[in-house]
Amino acid sequence: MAGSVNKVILVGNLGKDPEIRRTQDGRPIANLSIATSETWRDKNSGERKEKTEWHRVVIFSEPLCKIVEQYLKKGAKVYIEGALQTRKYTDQSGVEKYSTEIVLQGFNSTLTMLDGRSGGGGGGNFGDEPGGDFGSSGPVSSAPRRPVAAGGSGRNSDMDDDIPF
Amino acid sequence: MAGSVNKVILVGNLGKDPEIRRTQDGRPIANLSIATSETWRDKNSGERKEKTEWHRVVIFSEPLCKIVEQYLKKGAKVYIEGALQTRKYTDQSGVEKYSTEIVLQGFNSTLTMLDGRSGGGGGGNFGDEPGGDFGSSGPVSSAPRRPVAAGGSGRNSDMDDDIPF
Amino acid sequence: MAGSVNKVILVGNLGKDPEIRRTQDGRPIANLSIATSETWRDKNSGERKEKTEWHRVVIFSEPLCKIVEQYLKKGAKVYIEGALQTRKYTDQSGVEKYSTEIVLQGFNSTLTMLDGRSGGGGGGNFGDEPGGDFGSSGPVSSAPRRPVAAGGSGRNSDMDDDIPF
Amino acid sequence: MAGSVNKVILVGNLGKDPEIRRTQDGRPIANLSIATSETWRDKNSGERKEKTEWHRVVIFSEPLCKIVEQYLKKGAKVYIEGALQTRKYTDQSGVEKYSTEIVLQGFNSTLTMLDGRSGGGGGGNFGDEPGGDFGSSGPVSSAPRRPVAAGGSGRNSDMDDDIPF
DNA sequence: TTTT
DNA sequence: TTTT
Repeated sequence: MAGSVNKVILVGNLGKDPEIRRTQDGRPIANLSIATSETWRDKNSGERKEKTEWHRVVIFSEPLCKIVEQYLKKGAKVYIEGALQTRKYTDQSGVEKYSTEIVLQGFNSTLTMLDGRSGGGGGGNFGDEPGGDFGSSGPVSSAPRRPVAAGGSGRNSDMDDDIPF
Repeated sequence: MAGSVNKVILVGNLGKDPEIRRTQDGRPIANLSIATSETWRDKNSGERKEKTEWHRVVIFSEPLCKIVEQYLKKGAKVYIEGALQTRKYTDQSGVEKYSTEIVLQGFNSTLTMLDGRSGGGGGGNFGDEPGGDFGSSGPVSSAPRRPVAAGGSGRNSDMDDDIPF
Repeated sequence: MAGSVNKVILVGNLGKDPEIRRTQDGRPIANLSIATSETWRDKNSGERKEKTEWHRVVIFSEPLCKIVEQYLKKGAKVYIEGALQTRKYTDQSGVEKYSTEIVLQGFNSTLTMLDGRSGGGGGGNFGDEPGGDFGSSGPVSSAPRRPVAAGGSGRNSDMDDDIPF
Repeated sequence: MAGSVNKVILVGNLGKDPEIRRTQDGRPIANLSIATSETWRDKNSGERKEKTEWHRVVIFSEPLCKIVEQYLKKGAKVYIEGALQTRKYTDQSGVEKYSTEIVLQGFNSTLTMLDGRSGGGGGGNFGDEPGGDFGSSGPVSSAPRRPVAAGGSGRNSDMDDDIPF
């Protein structure tokens, strides 16, 4: 179908340390369990309520897996952008089940640390993307997006000046 | 948790007509089945591939349900903004299963038709939100967002002029 | 136009303390200056580069203004969801200029603190929205989105169980 | 800054045909003028109101420029994902001005056609991304995101079955 | 299993 | 003007 979008944006905390596995040909896959929660005040009782939602995140991007491995721990707060994917599987007792996951793979996937705990995901030489077999992926924040060198409209452009407001 | 975000954005097509039920106290709940798909060219074979993902959408917003009822049919293209929610249930054979749904309820939920088929979902008197028990919800597009009457900065403001580029 | 979306999502830091003004009829308007930045490694020189973008944010939502007033300070990290708006104004020397701002107003606007600094924006009795003249607005995180009481599909639903993965 | 996000999502219509220029070294740059609009009913007068917002979009991605060139015309409806950027320039009369644009460049930029007019933006050999000097970019929809071949968790996986709800 |  |  031309014209479809499948995007999930989460800001939440890791409920436990990341799990990192490798495929047979050596590519990393990271699994995160991320909590988001919402709080509200009950209209009738006036009580404060909270509801936590747990999200299964699967990362098929080599540079993002590196960041996960190096920087993320239980409790870390992250911004994540990925896509929904529902997988069918058969459990131990032979029952067919479905699991919906947020997949970070290729373009338009991002993982950004929101804790001060690390140096910014640095190190990864994104933009060079060493020919890994995974689609390249939005690195921590947006490293490989080169800044616009020339203005978008052919008019004079003094990029380095800051905007005064 | 302060500081969490749980957001899903989909652009896709209804795989079938919406299903609308009512709670015992008369509130509507709409279920949509939305397809998104991605296409890519296989690196090795060069073949064109396509993969479709199906999303279960549940709408707990009265005005959005009205729009669904009035305007949406199988095949319709929509923009949807909601939140992920995983529900546990026991199927007919007594097996516990989970279902992950995109919930449209309250703030920061939106449904916008992207077909030319309707007049814009109008009609709903959003902004008045007749005290329904559901959280009010982002209407078709953004009806109740009143335009900014005065500029954000106290400077002269000629809002009605259009911007010429 | 039926079917349009105008959405901005920022995660960044306040460059200075918020500015809060009031309209003649007493409604608050908050202005934030938010920095986002991206870093990348220059392909040729190998140098680390950084580019900061400054965003002008205008908040026309009474509950969000309260949160801004109570909790946000220079340096605070926030998640913001709003809409783009370009305003025309005439500067001191009579020159017509345009200013593009991210407006938080009404539905589908959110401000969430991402620092541990505060108690979560709590306190605000969102969902009751005391008849203010501003469109109600997504509170800190998503307070007023009441959790789904009944499952979306009429099957058994045990909402309070947690999902084990 | 580690941990920042700068994202704009628009669904709107081209106000005029795209303008495509080339840099001195031959790389394409496309400019789009996109309208979004919101409608609401005036609380007092009950009148239907509409406000249109115009967005300047600049595309620095070679494959996206190709799609723009081949498929987009005045009136086309598109989904766009990019980043905000404010540029300073000096106009003809020597006055310094600022222009805020939505830049599509590199990762986490997308352009998806929402009209039925084309076959899906296909053609572009995304995923191979012929070493152009621009950051690669999210193609029409999400072409280069290879589907997940193996499940995210090592359990049985029957990817090709569709999910029946 | 997180976080406030 | 922030942050790393």
